[in-house]
Amino acid sequence: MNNMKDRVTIYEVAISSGVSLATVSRVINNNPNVTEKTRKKVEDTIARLGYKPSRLAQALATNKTTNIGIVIPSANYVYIANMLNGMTDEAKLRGYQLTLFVTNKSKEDALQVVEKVITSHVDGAIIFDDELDNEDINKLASYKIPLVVINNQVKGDKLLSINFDYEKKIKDVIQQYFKKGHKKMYFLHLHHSGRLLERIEKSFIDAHIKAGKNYGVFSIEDSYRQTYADFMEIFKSTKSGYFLAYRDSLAAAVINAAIDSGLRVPQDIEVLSIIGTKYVSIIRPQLSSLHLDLKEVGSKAVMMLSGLLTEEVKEKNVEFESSFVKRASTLF
Amino acid sequence: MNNMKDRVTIYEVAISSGVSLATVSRVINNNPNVTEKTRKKVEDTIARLGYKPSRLAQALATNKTTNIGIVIPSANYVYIANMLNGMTDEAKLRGYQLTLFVTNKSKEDALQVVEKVITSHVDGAIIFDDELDNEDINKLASYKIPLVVINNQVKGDKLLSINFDYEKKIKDVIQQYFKKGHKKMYFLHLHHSGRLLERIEKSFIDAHIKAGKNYGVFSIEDSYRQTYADFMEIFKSTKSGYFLAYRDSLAAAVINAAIDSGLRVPQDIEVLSIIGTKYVSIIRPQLSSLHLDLKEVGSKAVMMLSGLLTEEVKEKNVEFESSFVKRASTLF
DNA sequence: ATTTATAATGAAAGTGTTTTCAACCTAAGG
DNA sequence: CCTTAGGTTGAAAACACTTTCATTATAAAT
Repeated sequence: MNNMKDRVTIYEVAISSGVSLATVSRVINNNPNVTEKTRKKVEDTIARLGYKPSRLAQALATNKTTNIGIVIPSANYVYIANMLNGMTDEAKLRGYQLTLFVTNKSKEDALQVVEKVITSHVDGAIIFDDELDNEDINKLASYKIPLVVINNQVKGDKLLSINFDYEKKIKDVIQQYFKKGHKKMYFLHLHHSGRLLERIEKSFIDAHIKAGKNYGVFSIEDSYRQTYADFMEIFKSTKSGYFLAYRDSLAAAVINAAIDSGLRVPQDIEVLSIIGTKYVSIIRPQLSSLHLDLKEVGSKAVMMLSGLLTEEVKEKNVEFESSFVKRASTLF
Repeated sequence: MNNMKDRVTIYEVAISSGVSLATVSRVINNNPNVTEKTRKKVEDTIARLGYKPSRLAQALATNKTTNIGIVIPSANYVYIANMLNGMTDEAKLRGYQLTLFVTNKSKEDALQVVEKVITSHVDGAIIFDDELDNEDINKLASYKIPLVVINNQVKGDKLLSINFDYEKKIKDVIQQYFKKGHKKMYFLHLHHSGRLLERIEKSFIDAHIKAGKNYGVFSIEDSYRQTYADFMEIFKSTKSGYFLAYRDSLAAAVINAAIDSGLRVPQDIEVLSIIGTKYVSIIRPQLSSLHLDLKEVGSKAVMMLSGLLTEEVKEKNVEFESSFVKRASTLF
């Protein structure tokens, strides 16, 4: 099978249809200033030769790549996958490609990522990563890269931001519980969790201090196995408690450890998953969670960035509201 | 804050250090033919001016983008996220960027994706998507795009492939079960499942026919909720069976429906998850599964493609072996 | 000191587009 | 039939690099 194609260039199309480069370019870009006759002629030879414009050359000439960079800590988390899903859909709709930049939760990698984003000539970037701090993000901004920043309390005039109301909602949940519940509350603090989780934790602690209540904080690994093992140990002495866990898998570790230790959920142990994915209803008992449509967040981010790129900014900062969904892992 | 940077070009660096473009280019690319003295001089002005080469222009000049395209049905599946994770790690190691192309399980989108991959000037692409058929993939190959194809039985001389041994393993599992088990086996066939699943199903059916055994096939939605609802219905009449489910979430739907119908797992109902992710041990009873290290598959794919790009192809086709891991959802 | 080989450098062409501006053509208006 | 305005077209520069090839500088060898 030797129908290997050498890429045909705009130059060959021009020659072959007896017009200039400029005219072919106009046809490609649907510039109205072309007679129907020549347009037809050019389109025919484009079809005949199988010409496809080089996006690289176009990008160099126009300074637009139609690529947007996505900065994330890792592709491996379910909630990030959900968000990516929304992003890819919306990007496809608007004709953008997504290029991934992962920081692996390492400051060193994050610095590299900043450099890569700069040299990659993306049209803009969406950042959902705590590893990038104020300085990093402002560096990107200083290179005039349009930015949408998700859940990262940076200041900066040029950038759009999306935030979640987790802190407030956690406070609400806690207030509610103070009224009706009676168990001691625990917050599960992840190693290397990032600033979002720190803010939530602060919110948790503040609420307790303000109410003059006692609370506990567990610092745990970000792994189901380890967390499960830790809690099997913990539940030898602790026989009751309300646990706020950051993710499904951690909440599940607590639940499973509790059950395997002979404790009842939710009668003895209550668990709330702060960031719930589809697994909240698969795990038994089903997990009460703070629900947020991450897919929608993803597509919103792309929409906002797209607006920034076409100068039609409507909202500079949007806050996504999460909703508390009671399932079987909490009493109310 | 008005330290906005206009991108500085190689030209300015050349002027500012009193050398030619060519020399600056040599310095950037670590070409040894530069005296230490001039190198130092150029490097200094690069640092001073904050010059960063434009990857776009480099790409145009060298015909290499250091971008590789990843074609997937969606970013939303856990097993794909796992694989992406391996890919991003390996790509970072080798200096590649990843650009996402999603087909959304639609033939129409798949055709678009083929076009986009061609015009995007990626250095190569990794395809893990059933929606692309022989024709599509050969079209990409005909544009001289180096390809690694995962689990997609295409033929083609130039392309590397990775395959899983699911079909064989499923056959083994079934044979084993014929010897020791006694329940009727069911295969869960997903709507719009893709050819991999079809091949596995065929493998399942063949094994039964060959053994002269009876079997069942359920055609289900790819959604936990729907599958759960369906099986709540099914378990009103069916009180026993061995179910082969494609993914964790589907297996979980069967398990949960069985338990909620008062059936015992694994005594009455046995369930095997064909493609197991980390959730196999979170779900109770824990899911027996065919285990495959998808992250490793991802990094392997990038390694192979990278080899193809640097002309050091070691393996043209690699098969990943999955392993049957018995957990609590099957009797053996 | 002179030749020779070799290493360092620069000029210019090439990469595949877009875009500006001037030139051209056509049809309408006088 | 001539002018003019407007729409069509093409030449050439621009985008930011790499690479080839010829030239110059340097060091080694005679």
